[in-house]
Amino acid sequence: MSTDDDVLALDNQLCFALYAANRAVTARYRPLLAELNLTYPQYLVMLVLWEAHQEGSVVRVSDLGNRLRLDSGTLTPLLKRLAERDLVTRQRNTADERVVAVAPTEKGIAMRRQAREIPERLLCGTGIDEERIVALREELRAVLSLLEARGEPSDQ
Amino acid sequence: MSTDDDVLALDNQLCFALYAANRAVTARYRPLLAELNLTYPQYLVMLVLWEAHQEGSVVRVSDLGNRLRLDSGTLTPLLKRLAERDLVTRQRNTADERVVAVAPTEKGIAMRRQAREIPERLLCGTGIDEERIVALREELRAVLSLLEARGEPSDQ
DNA sequence: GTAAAACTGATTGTGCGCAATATAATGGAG
DNA sequence: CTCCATTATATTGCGCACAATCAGTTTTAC
Repeated sequence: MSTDDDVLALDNQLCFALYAANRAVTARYRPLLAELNLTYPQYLVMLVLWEAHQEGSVVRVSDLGNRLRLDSGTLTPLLKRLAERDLVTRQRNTADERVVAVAPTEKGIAMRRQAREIPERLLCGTGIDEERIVALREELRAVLSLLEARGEPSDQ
Repeated sequence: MSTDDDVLALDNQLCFALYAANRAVTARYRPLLAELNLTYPQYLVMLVLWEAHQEGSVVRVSDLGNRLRLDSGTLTPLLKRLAERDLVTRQRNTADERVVAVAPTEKGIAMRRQAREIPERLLCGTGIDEERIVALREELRAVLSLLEARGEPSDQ
């Protein structure tokens, strides 16, 4: 019918392409992460903790939130589940008791070795080459920073 | 330390770039969709229903699932919420009682006019031009189809 | 014609995301 | 020192996603 309404066609939406691709990638991670008994967001948290552990830096809950763009409503229960499984420790700062430092345990650090093979296994057999991944990743990072730069979507 | 472990650096993960960009876009939709009192997945369902309504075709729950890559565990409660608000109808097929047809109501159809301005308003002021969006969208669609082509991630 | 298999949705349970609110501690301004 | 705004995390509630299971229906095999 009215062709100007194609702006609402599902296949013309960047948002849906992002939404579907994101869930497809997450679905591909799922069986690999199941071997470690981790969910995908838990895996992302562990990536940050492993990185900080190598650098000897301390990670607070708010650091995880800033890095992963998640708030305490998501992180607190997630971290509690990881702590129950003895993968991380949550320790309240004695100097400033508002702060909770999160660190991987020995068991959590050991898991890193198993995780190292995941990125390679993930896309093998998909026919997506390294160069293409890097280009897409950088474009997504650029778009993300543009989206985050402006405070209000409607101001202007 | 060991540089080969950069494969686990958060900033080197395509998956995280996708994850973060997807949530940033969804967050930008949220205030616009709030004007229609829709969540983002509800909006995607309405897009499919509007499209089918224009073509005069019938949409079953499984059609929505195939198009949006969602299963009934997600769709059934979502559709019930839309039905409670009189935006869609859910009608079980009398010939084959396994099938449930979903269609927008008059109120649901009327909502489309308000929705039409959303895509334009969304990215205005972000400095992301049309050409770039189309290119990114097509690349995501290509990667999605590659990811969905292969059944098993691990069968080499 | 009956039994087995496949299909379509619904239900249940777990774990995110995220808004809104609460709690508690800190760091000033006076 | 006291009040108060700010900061950091926790709690609650709702709506997805998705796995697992179940209940009818229809189709297929024999």
